[in-house]
Formats: sequence, C-alpha cells, structure tokens
Amino acid sequence: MSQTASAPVSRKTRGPSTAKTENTRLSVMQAALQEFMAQGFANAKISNISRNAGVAKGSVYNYFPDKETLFEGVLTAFISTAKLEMQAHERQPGESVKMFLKRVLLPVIAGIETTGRAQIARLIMSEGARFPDLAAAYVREVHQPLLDTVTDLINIARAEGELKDERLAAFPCLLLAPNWFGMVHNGMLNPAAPLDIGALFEAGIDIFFK
Amino acid sequence: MSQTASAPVSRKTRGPSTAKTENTRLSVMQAALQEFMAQGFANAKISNISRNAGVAKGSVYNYFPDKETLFEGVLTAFISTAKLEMQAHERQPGESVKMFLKRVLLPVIAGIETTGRAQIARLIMSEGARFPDLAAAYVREVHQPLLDTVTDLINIARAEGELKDERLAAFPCLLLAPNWFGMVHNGMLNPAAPLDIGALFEAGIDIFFK
Amino acid sequence: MSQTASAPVSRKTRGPSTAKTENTRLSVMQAALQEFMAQGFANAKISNISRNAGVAKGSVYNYFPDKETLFEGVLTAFISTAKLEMQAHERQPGESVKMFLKRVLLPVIAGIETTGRAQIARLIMSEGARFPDLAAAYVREVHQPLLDTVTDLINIARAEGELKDERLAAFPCLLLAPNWFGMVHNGMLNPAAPLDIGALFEAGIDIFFK
Amino acid sequence: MSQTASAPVSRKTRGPSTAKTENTRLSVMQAALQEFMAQGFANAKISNISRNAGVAKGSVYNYFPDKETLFEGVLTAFISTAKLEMQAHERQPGESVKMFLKRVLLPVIAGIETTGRAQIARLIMSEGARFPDLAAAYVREVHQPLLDTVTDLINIARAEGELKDERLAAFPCLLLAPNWFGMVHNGMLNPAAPLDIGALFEAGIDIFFK
DNA sequence: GATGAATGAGGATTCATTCAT
DNA sequence: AATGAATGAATCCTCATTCAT
Repeated sequence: MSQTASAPVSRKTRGPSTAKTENTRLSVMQAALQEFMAQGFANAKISNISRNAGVAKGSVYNYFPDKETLFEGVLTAFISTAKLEMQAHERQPGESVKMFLKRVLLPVIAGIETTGRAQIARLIMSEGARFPDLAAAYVREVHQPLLDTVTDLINIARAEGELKDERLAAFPCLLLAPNWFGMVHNGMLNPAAPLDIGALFEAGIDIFFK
Repeated sequence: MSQTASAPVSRKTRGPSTAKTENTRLSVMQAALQEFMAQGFANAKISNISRNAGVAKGSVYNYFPDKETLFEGVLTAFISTAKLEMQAHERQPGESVKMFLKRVLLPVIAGIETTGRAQIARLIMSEGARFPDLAAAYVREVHQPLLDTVTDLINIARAEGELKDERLAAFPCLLLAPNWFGMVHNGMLNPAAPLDIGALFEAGIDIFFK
Repeated sequence: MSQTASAPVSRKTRGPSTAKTENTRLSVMQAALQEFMAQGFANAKISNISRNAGVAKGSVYNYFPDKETLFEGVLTAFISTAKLEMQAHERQPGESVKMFLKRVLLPVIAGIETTGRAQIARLIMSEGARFPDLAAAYVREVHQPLLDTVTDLINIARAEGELKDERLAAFPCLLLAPNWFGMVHNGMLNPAAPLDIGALFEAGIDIFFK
Repeated sequence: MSQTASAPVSRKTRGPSTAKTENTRLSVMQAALQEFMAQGFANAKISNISRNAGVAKGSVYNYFPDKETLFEGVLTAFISTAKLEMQAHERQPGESVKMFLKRVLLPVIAGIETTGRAQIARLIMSEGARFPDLAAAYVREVHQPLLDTVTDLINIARAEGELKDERLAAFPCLLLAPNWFGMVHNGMLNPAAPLDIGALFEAGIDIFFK
C-alpha cells in the first residue's frame, strides 16, 4: 500500500475486459435473485434469468455450474449484504437499552420490506427446508448475529435493572418473533393487507421492556 | 354383509362402490398431503402420491383434474381439520384470561409439531405466495379465527383490568408471533435444534400478561 | 543458437514469430492427439486441448477451422510419424526372411504399445467408420505399406523355397492379424490383462514360417 | 405343461396389454441397436431411436432410465444373442479337429458379417474403452467361451497328434486373430473393399493345422 | 372406475464456435 | 496472433396428463 499513484497496477490483460466480466456476473446475479424471489427455486427459469440479465442462456453457466449453485451462490452473496452491522453502533451515555433498540434496531426493522431483507428472509423460509446449507448460512450470517446482539442487550438491561422480568432473557428470540410473523403475514398470509412491521416490533419492545 | 341377495335395495346415489370410492379418494388425499408437505408443490410427484396411495397414477385424475387442484383441494380439506375449536371452551368461573390461555390454548400450541398443524402452516408459508387462494383459505379458516378469539380474550382482559398495557390490544397478533417464529425456526432455519414452541408461547403469555 | 544479434538475416517468410507460431501449433497438435486418444472424437473437448496446450481456446481456431479438421489434421500428421521405415532395412547376406522379420519387424511390433502406434491404430478403429478419409490415410500411409512389405517378403520366401505353403501368400494379412487382435484385446476387450503383442506376433511368424 | 387348452392361464390384467408393452420395448431396443451401430454412442440421438421405434421420445425412458443404460442394456441383450452355441456340437467319429473346425466353426465365422455379429463386435471395439463393463460382458459371454472352445480343440489336436506345433497351444487366440483383423478391415480400414472373413479364417486353419 | 403405458411440451445443460479487445 | 467471455443450437431427460383397455 506504500505504492504511489505513479505505479499503475491494473494493467489490462489481453482479451476481454475484466470490467465487462464483472458486470455480466452482477447482471446474472441480480436477475437470478429477482427470479428466485419471484418464483421460488423450482419455478425459476434459467432462460428468464438470462433474458433479464441481458445475456445468452449459456452465459449463466460461465459463472455458475448449475441452477442449484446459482441459487445458493446468489443467496449467499445477498445474505452477506443483508448482514446488520449493529456492532458499529454504541449506546450513548445514559441511553437505556430500550431507547438504544428504538434508535438503532427499529429503523432497520422498519425498513425490512423496502430494503429487500424481508424478501430474502421469505425465500429462506420457502426454500430453507430444501436447502439446509443455505438456511444455515442465513442463520450464521444474519439471524444468529442479530439474536446474539439482542441477547447481549437483554442481559445488559437485566443487569442494569432496566428489565425486571427474567423470561425475555430465557427466550431472547421473543423480541424478534414479531418481525418473523410480520414477514410471514406480508408475504404469505395476506399480502393484500400488509402489516407495518416497524410498528409491530416497536410495540413488542414497549411491552417487553415494561 | 348379512344382507342377502334378495334385498336389492334401490340406491341410485349411494352404493357399495361409493364407499370404496370415498376410501380411494381419502388414500389419495392423505398420500398427497404427505408428499406435498415433504417435497413442496413443485417437487411433489403425482407418481409418488399414487404409489403411496396404493392406486394407479391415472386414478388420481379421477378425483382431481390436475396437480394444482389436488394441491388446493387437499390443503383446503386439511385446513378445515386444523381449525382450532376454541369456541367450544368456556372460561371457568374466576379463571383469569391468562389462566384460560394456559389451560386451553397452550396445550394446542405445545402440540403443534406433533399434530401436523405446524407442517401445514409451513406448507402455507412455502407456497402461500404462489397460491393466494390457499393462503386466504388458511387465514380465513385457521389463522383469523384464532386471532379473533385471542383478540376477544385480550379485550376482555383489558376490560376486566387484568391487562394494563394497551399495546397488546393494538397488536393482538403479538401473542401469536412466537408460534410463527418457532415454526419457522423448527422447519426452515434450524431443524437440527428445534425449539419448544409450547415453552416459547408460554413465556410470551407470561410476559404479555404482566 | 550461436548466431548473434548482429546477424539479422533477411527473412520474409520466416521470422521469430513464425517459430513461436510453429511451437504453438505443435503444442496444440500434441495436446489434441492426447485428448483424442484418451477420449475419442466426440468426447474430446476443445477446452481440454487448449488448456493442455497452454493456449487460449480461441487460439486453437487460429490453426484449425474446426474440431473435425483438427482431428483429421492431427491424426494425419501423426500417421505419417507412425510410418514404419522398413524400406531402409535390407536383408543381410544369408539371412532368411523369417530371421529378417524377427530382426527388423518384430522389435517394431513388440514396441507398438509403448511408442503410441497402438493408440493411433485404436483411434482409427474407433473412429474410422465415421472418418473414412482418415481411415484411408491410415491405410495408405501405414497399413498398406507394411502389408506390401510383408507381401514382398512372403513372395520372396516362397520363391526362395523358405515358405512351402501357398496360403500365406494368398492372405499375407494373416501375418499381421495377431497384431490387430492384440491391440483390440489390450485396448478394448481386456485392458486389465494386456497381451504381449511381440510374443503373439513372434509365435505367428514361427507358425507361418513352419 | 400338462395344462390343457381348457385352462386359459393368461388372463388379461386391467389396463394396457402386456403384449403391446413387450412390442414397444422390442421396437426401442432394435431401433437403439441400429442407431448405436450406425452412429456410435455419443452420436446416437434418442430422438432418432424413438422415431425409428415409432414411439414418443419419452417412451424410451419408460424402459431405460438413461441413454447409457439403454446402450448397455441393448448391447448386453444382443451380446447374449450373439453367443455361439458351440457346445451343442460334437465331433463325429473319425473327424479330425481341423475338419470339425471347418464343419462347425467356419460357417459361423463366414456368416459373421451377415448375422450382425461383426457389427456388435465392432461396436465393442469402438466403445469398449469407454464402457468397460460392456466389454467385459462381451468377453465373458462371447469371446471367452469361443476362445475356451478353441483352446480345448487345440489341446485335443495336440494330444491326438494332429497338431505338431506347440505354439498354437501357447497362443490359441492366434486362431481367432484373422477374424478380428477381418472385422477391423471391413468396418474401419476399408469398407469399400471388404475381405471374405470366412476365407481368411479357413486359410488360417489350414496353416495352423499344418 | 381403474389401470399404467404412451405422450410431448418444457427446461437444464453442454460445448463448438465467434469476436471484441 | 492471442485471448477467453459470450453465444445459442442441440440434446438429454422429466413428469403432468391422456386414453385405450
């Protein structure tokens, strides 16, 4: 990294440009994500993906050896994207856990439908049973970290006397359950009358934290 | 069977063949439910269903015109089965809503995985987006009635002063959210480490009701 | 190689790039031969050939317009290589035809598996029906010359009284038949228990020449 | 077999007739054999096979799970057919081994091209390297039994003093080598000028047996 | 009604070949 | 000349559905 600007590292290799290649891969992945989210794995068509990506059918196979790998690859990639970077946030001096949750976590949850996170979670719900590795990746990358964070906060609240009830500490996932119900409701049970997941989550916070 | 040939009862609409037919229809439906629950709609094979039902592949089509109708028919039928007959229960004199919930609803929820109700719910979660009518039927027959019952109870608890917080009354579904999270967890996120949904639900009751 | 830079020989048709080009062509041909021998025509992959040749896939097409031409080109070239240079050898004074065959031809036949000749012959056997031109080239360049040589020798042996039986003269190919059987056996029928083609051929000589 | 005509055993089961089914299987197998012999495995098209069999493409898969199994199944079946039933023949009193070979084996070999045996042998030669199980089956069912028979006869001829030379006893396959060369010649090297394999084989017999 | 062989539309996948860089 | 990503025709295989028996 001590290299100065006078040393142009990226010398184009011969042949097709690397940039174009990366664009193609990205197009394919985005088109695939759309198709899988809209149709599910079994109903998704490679031909739809390639068409929407603006490439030939065979091009998809230049990047992923088969449909299954494409599915897992795309989902895994977007799962990483979906990671909530909670650890970057700190409680401010004198801020209660409840306030911290509302300030930091609530906006994220409230935007779950608009950022695509709910879509991914629903795809995991739909296909997780048939793609255990994928589900495991989702849990490892997204669900468990969030649950761990929430668990820590609950324990802190207990220690600091903010939280009297020990039940939530026994089942921290209760704090997140409203989100899951909301996503199920909005995507599967009754998409015509979607719930406001932010409101749901906030109500939960209010109840759990007295 | 003690009926002799001398008693040829006139029957245009009902006969011995009808009973056999009904048995066959039932075999097909049960086999279909198993297959759909295990594989999802797209991966379910009519041939598996007919084999497990002990009939020929073509016979399935004597009862259901196509796979989709079979799916919706079977699910709809078993959804009715899954209805919780809460209305048959009454609060006992002096019983709090909380106690009533624990006495009547908790056992049902606790057995959700063993009675097949969770399986059906998960199938709705997996396929609901692609079968809105089915999802609507599930909501109408199962989810909404339960939610209505719970809502009523919450309102009663509020009215009787048992429940101080008005948030639960605003979002009664919060009471049921833990169940949904549990079903998602056990079926899709981490089947290897299933949660005790009964315990989860009970903890929720304890927290929500003080 | 001792030529210095101060001797820029004028060469319009030949240049440094030509040498490089020839090397590339040779790499491709060798890799192609290996691939075709190992996989047969239909199963051979251009991508394997280019990889093993250390060039890009497209470069193969700078030298051969298509797979078929590559196949025939490579085989034809190596067929020439496989030519047995029998005509360079002379019978020594007093040497019987039988002795001459054992001294000159037997070693060649005995080494047929290790020199790659058997591999090429087997490729001709596998693909000859689909590439008649190739088979014809093989016959013209390799098989027929050997057969002619052998025929001449048999006639000489007959004339010189070394060979009493006229049947071999009628069917000189009988002398070569053991080789073909050996190659079929070793490559197609039972590669796990290869025959010693040299021994087979020698036994044939011994029997044919009394 | 003591059953009289008054006991019609074959009662039609419900559904499609078994006879038609067997016809279909046979059509498919024959069409497949033709296609594979004409094109080799890799170039054979299932669509050609089904068309020539007069059935739908999918019907082929009712009998064989995939192309490879079809190939091996068909070949294996016809290999059994190709078995030479030599053991049914006995040397007549006073008949020399040589005469016996000419009376019994020669006609079979002479008709090798017209009975389809040569075609099958050539298919084994073409594909044996890629289908070792098939080659093994051919050796086990066809080649080895014939070689064993021939070996026995050679040993008998040796024992009875008809055959002086011990070389043939050491390499009995030499007796069969002319056939293989003939098949290679006629199918792969020079189909335009086919050899008379019967004449070739007979000349071999004459030479080997003095 | 029951049967299961036959059907063929549909979709995943391969790979020789092209061509912009 | 060299490169290798892009192409798409070609082919295997699946499986819901039909229908003669």
